Amino acid sequence: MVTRTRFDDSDCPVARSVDAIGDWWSLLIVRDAFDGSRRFGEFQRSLGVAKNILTARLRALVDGGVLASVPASDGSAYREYVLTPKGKALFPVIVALRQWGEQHFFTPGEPHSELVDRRHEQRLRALEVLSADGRRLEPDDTAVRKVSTG
Amino acid sequence: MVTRTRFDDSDCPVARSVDAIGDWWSLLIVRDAFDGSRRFGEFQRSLGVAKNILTARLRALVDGGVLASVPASDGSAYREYVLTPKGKALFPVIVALRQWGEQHFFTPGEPHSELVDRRHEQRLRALEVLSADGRRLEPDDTAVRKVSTG
DNA sequence: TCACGATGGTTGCAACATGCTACCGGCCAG
DNA sequence: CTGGCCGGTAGCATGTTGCAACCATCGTGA
Repeated sequence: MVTRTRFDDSDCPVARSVDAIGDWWSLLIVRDAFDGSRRFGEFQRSLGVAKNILTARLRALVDGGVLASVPASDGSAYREYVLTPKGKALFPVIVALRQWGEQHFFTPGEPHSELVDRRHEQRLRALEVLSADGRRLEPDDTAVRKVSTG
Repeated sequence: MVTRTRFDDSDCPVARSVDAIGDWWSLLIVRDAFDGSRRFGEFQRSLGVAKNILTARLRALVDGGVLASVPASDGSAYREYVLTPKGKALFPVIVALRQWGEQHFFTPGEPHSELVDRRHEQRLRALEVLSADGRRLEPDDTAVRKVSTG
């Protein structure tokens, strides 16, 4: 269990995000949730993760407000895990990871799953980091500032 | 050490990305690298991580092509860890995590560090997932497709 | 309503990863 | 050559993960 003990003093949003979803399985669970998985068994089969680990991760994600445990949608007495708005807000994170993986871990033509626009079945545009006025920013064009009162 | 044993058969780019940088410290190391850290001691003080763990993580990131170990830039005999192009390509991932953290882990006005456009000292525009023709996409507007030969 | 397989877990234990502390060798200033 | 900093390594305690076995509930068919 991640306890945030190491980051009590951190004011870096990246650290808090990593604290919430930075372990190996959580991001893959969230990815599967985006891909439509809802049931415990679906996650378990898809990920091949041990059930006790999955139990702990799902609980942590629910506690963290990323997933919600809701009554089953098919009328059965089971429960389902669905993304909350906070969880859905992770979409750019997943897309960024996916695009990075596509670019750097596959040889051209190597088969891999792909995220497409449902309407046109076309690949997405690559994510761009933009300034407030719309210029494309490279890492060196940015800097971290301490903000005290927003 | 992450060994990729669990994802030999995976064709999901997210899984490969998570395999490369999905542990607790790696993303924070990369974040610090974007923020200008280069030396072992800088990472160590910034993160408060045990030195043996930092050693292992840096080595893994170098092996994974995210960081490169180069001769020191200040003329000393020490070495520095700098982002490779592959590492710099993680920029949208870090920005996405940062923006998610800013939105969901801080109360309004709570102090936190902030990533700004160096030129105008302004906050960045929120990342957007766009289709090939520039429409903004929500998670439900996308689907995962299996691609066999690119 | 009873059996029985599927679902959704929990528990115990072994293996592994992490964190802390101590230590160590190379650099560098005096 | 001495002491302090930098960049590690080594040993050991502790925490986390993975595996397998077990268990309670659900759902279906008879």
